[in-house]
Amino acid sequence: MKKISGKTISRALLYIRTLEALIKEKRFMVSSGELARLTGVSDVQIRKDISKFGRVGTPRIGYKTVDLKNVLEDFVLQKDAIRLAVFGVGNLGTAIMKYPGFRREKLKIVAAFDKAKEKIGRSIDGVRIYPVEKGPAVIKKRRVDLGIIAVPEECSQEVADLMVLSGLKGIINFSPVAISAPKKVAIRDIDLSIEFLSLYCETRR
Amino acid sequence: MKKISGKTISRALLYIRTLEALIKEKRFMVSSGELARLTGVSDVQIRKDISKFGRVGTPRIGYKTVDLKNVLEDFVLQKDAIRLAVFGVGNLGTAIMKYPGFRREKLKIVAAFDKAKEKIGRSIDGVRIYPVEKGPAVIKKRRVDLGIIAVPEECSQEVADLMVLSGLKGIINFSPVAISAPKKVAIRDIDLSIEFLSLYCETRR
DNA sequence: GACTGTGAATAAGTTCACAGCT
DNA sequence: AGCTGTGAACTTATTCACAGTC
Repeated sequence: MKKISGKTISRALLYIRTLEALIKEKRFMVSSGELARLTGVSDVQIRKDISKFGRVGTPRIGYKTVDLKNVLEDFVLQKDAIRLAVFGVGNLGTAIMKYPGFRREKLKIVAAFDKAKEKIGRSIDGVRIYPVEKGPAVIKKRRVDLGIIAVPEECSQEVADLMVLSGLKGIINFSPVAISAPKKVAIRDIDLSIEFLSLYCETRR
Repeated sequence: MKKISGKTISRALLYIRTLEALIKEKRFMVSSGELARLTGVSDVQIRKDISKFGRVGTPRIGYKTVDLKNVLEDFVLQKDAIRLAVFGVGNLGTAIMKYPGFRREKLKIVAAFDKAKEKIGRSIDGVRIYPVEKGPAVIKKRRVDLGIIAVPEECSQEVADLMVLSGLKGIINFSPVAISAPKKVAIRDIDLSIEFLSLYCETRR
């Protein structure tokens, strides 16, 4: 499989989502220009990205929405659903569990974990909350793919260690501290404060 | 003012946060190597970044934590607090309003907006919820710097238009669709599904 | 004429290698 | 010796310019 950068993959996922919306409204053809308008990515960038996955468009006409979607999906997503586990069922953890966007995409929350006794055993939208110590067992049993850190920062490294121990291959870290893990484990940091602050800086230039 | 890239700014904000923690524990000196360990950024990258802001370290010794913090802050953040308004007080909007990380940083939520009658007039953590139509007036009156879109995707463009109209210079968009705005308005998209999906792809390579 | 696909040019970002300081 | 600071090399990402197709 050809080497494709993370940025291209992210954009491909965006194209897939957009194509799905087009297909739903029975649109069969689309041009890179229109995709550009819908996604905010430049048309050249879109053609460059697509060309990495194969030659799938027809000059003068554009792309068949269904074909393009299939080609992109073959490269980036073959699985039925990606199974997620949330650690920390506070405000952010709960919001993630209820995030409506996941339903449409192939993302499924299959377990949640918390330390607070009063939360354990309860369910949110049908997803059971387990004590953190049950992590490794539940993660294996429920075949979790990715773990989400939504705990207070004091605990995030500890939770990350538990995730690594449980064999998770990817971690999304919403806590505002760096976590360390063996480099075979992929980590994505989403640091809300930094996003806000840097956007603000951008407005002052 | 010298041109400094968005990536460098984001990292500078991370250094500032880390320096604040060090200062709080009475650490007066720090090396690029230690900052690297604490932030996850490489030491060379850190020195390169810092060098863009001035010559502030001493060879053989390292950086004075307080001085370095001041130098970085001079470039990226002079304001007292950045004032935010949240549009959409659902699960995500509420989680953002309660996000504890903002308290430490210079980020302050000063207003919230929603369409649902039953939410209007209520407060969350002392922040009043207004009807969306009051947007322009409240944004001006409360001197809001940045707007946050946490509404269902059908409404996000409409809300974005309202923000632009109200004179906001920056928008953080949590909805999974592209929004358009005059290019003088800075936009940051945070698309949770794409983050999760792309992380998953990364684990499969 | 209106699209795709792509080599070439350009720009942005990161790492290397090492000079220079104390 | 042990650190900073930085030009140079390298790598990655984006845009340009245009050939090719229907």
